[in-house]
Amino acid sequence: MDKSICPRFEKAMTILSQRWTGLIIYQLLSGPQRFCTIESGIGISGRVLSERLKDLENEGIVNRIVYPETPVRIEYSLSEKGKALEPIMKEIENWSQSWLER
Amino acid sequence: MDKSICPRFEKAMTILSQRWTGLIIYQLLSGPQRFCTIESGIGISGRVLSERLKDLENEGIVNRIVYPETPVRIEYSLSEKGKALEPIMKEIENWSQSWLER
DNA sequence: TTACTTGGTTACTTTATGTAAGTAATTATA
DNA sequence: TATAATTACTTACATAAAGTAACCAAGTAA
Repeated sequence: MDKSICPRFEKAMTILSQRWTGLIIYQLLSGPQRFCTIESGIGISGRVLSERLKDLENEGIVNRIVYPETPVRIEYSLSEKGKALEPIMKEIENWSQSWLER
Repeated sequence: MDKSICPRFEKAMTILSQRWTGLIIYQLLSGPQRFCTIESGIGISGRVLSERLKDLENEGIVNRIVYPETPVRIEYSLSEKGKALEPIMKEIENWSQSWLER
């Protein structure tokens, strides 16, 4: 009866429309970053950031690398799959510049 | 210290990362639709759809037109500002086709 | 009069998110 | 030696958002 939405598109939307996910990806587009940098960069709580990074890692969008320095350094970065989200971010940027007031 | 995120981009993200918002806009890209069509089309609850449509109307993204027929018909459609979101949806579609499994 | 339809709203439950404190590991400082 | 500092979390609890189901008003139609 109703033409249904493509499940892959729906899944992409489910990922991207989680609160903070977009901003985390946007933040990581400027390069690998550690937990506390992302946290203070976008104003997310540690509890939720931890949860989101795990989700994004499970989706294969984010990589997590541990450097056993002192104190330990853990770097989060975008995988190829994650970097491929850049055009979406660029379009959101374009739209916001054209249609939102300062 | 940390280069902060552009407030317009952040606002766009706040709008788009609300649950259901993306799917509602995607649904309306195929043309004006009434409440119950959107509702069954994306599987959102009436309570939240009502809330979202009000938000999107306030943002100037969605237009609401009442046709006093019987029973009343109310059509929701995308404004110019709303239609301008299409490139974002296309990019999400592209990404989902390239990177998500069926 | 009762029933049907649309586009909602209301009350209540469940889930998600925010807040603040706590933890483990490792080193630096008093 | 005890205390403190740092990072990357986790835990417990409070609040906000979303899901569910019942209800409502307006306007017919049977």
